[in-house]
Amino acid sequence: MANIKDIARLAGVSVATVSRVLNDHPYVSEAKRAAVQEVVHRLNYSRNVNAVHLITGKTNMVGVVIPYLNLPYFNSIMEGIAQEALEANVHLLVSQTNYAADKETELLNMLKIKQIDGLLICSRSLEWEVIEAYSQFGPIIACEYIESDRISSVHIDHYGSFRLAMQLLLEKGHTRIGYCLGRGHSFNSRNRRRAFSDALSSAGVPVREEWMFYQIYSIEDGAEVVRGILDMEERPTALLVAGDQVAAGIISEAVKNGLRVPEDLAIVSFDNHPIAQLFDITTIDNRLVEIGRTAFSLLLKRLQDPASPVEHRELPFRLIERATV
Amino acid sequence: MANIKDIARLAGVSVATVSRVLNDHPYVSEAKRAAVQEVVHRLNYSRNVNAVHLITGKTNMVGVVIPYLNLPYFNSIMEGIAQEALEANVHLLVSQTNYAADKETELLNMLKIKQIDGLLICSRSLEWEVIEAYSQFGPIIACEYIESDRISSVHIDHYGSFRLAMQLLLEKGHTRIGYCLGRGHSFNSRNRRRAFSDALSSAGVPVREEWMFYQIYSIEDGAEVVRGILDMEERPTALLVAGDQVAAGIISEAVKNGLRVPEDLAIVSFDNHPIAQLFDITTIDNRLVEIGRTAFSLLLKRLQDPASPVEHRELPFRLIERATV
DNA sequence: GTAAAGTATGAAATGCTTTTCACGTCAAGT
DNA sequence: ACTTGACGTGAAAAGCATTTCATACTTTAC
Repeated sequence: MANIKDIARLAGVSVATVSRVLNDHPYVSEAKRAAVQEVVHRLNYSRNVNAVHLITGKTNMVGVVIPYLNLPYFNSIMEGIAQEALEANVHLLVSQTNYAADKETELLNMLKIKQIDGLLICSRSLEWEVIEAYSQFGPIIACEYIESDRISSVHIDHYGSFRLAMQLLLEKGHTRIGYCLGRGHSFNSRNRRRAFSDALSSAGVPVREEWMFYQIYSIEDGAEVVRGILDMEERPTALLVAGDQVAAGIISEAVKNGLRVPEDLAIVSFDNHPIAQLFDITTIDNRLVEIGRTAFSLLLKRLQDPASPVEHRELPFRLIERATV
Repeated sequence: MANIKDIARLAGVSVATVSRVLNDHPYVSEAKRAAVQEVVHRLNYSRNVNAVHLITGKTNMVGVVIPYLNLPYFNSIMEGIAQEALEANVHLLVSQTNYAADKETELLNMLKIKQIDGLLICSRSLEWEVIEAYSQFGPIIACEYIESDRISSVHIDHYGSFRLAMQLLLEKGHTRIGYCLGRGHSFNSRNRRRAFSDALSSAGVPVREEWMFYQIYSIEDGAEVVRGILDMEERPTALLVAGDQVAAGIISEAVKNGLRVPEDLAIVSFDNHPIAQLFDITTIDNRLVEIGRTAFSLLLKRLQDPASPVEHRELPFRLIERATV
């Protein structure tokens, strides 16, 4: 494969001039520019990007830390990121981590060694303090709430959205309320849990641990929850469900077992995924695609102007009332 | 940031020796190995991968050409790819193309200039002849049927699976059958269309163009199809639907409009996505995750041994009979 | 008419690691 | 005792494009 030196020789100019032509620098005469372009075209020359990366220390690639590509929650965020990346012509190095800390560390390290220019973290298991230490090597954007003067973030107020959902259920007279979450110990989960118990205690209702389900991700997990509930002496009359897909699984299994929704079991879920419309689920739209888009644009801004300030954006959520409450 | 030269100086050895230690080459004395490792550790040194890429011409990254990350069909394939990549410790440069040819060309070019070591193509709009020309630069794997001695492929027999679905419907006495596809002109679509008309003509039934729907991707598109059918004088009694999600949209809208499934409208769909179980949809399992996994492993094999032969694997599909036929 | 600013160009340094080649030592084999 | 082969090590080349610096020629400005 030809290199820039070959081009220079054939076009009768120096490598510096070839580089200028390649990078659209001014200060190249029309004659030489044309000569270089002719040779480039004739030899079907392509720049060796690896060399460019080496010398510039930039790769035009950003890393994406994402636990699961196939969960609707993350898939929606990823969709937003991909849309913006396509637009901005930035490549995405996607790492499905399954929440493995070493995979996260690996991407962080790629930032350090400048294999990627920036990092988007959809969710993580490493502590923020650990991650923050890497922000000296390039911009990092989080898709969850974080107090940091070094990492930008986009988030929705999970506490507020859970409170809103609770308010809706309490207003309808429900007091026997449970919930289904994914991870029990993430920052978001703790917030949601807090919103849940705050709402209950302000209504003077005690929290019932047996109605709180964790590690609930899939349709099948949702069905499992219903089977669990059916076996209980005292059943909850309403459920907050993190994720429309899980909610769909719950509703489907509930109906199969003769429970009426919402009369016997009311459901509020989150994300407003297309499936929620299909099942006519009352849900809180978490604007996930928008979160992805915003995260990417925040990253792009910091990439283009490293001096630009760290930002924390909160996106508004909204309640979509349908038929499950 | 320290470089290999610094390490060499501090450890009192040559850069070559440092490189050997870093790459686990034999022929380094224990004393020097230890000295180098001590300095590496003390300086928290990391290799500059961009330099490694430049000199080795390898990047340990493979490109993934994928039209839409958020369609279940592609999402499932991607899931399989991501699983294997995680395992093999290979990075994925994912490009959501929206079927834009220039995005595909871009990845192909990245292969040429060795920014990626190989390429996985989930679906494409470029002609295979064009793509084939790039196979000289690195292994390319296709997730669809292709006759080529340069590009490996994994596929399921879409003709066969469509025939099987048709057979099922014909056996049940249906003759007024329509279908819903995504793209109308892709290779897979043409095959499916051929299976469809072959099946009809062998049953002596004419093809009805007005029952053939294209560009049907989403739940909402499915609902649209149903509204179209409701307006028809003569309605189909059965539908083949490429994609469980679309089928779910169809069923949901059909039921809303008083059509009974399967009595008034029978449905066979494809992919066996979790949503199919939820809606009790009769579907043909296309083993998409498996396709992704196989595609990746085929790529890995060719990466590790460039001399290994081009392979074409066909994965078996299977019918999952549920309640919509 | 002369200083200052703008335009144009190439040589050489830079970024960093891997690999080849050449050379030296030591142990095993004959 | 002498050849082989294995082991260890470092100098230097290779991989390729960008950028700085120095230089020289043109314009513009006053």
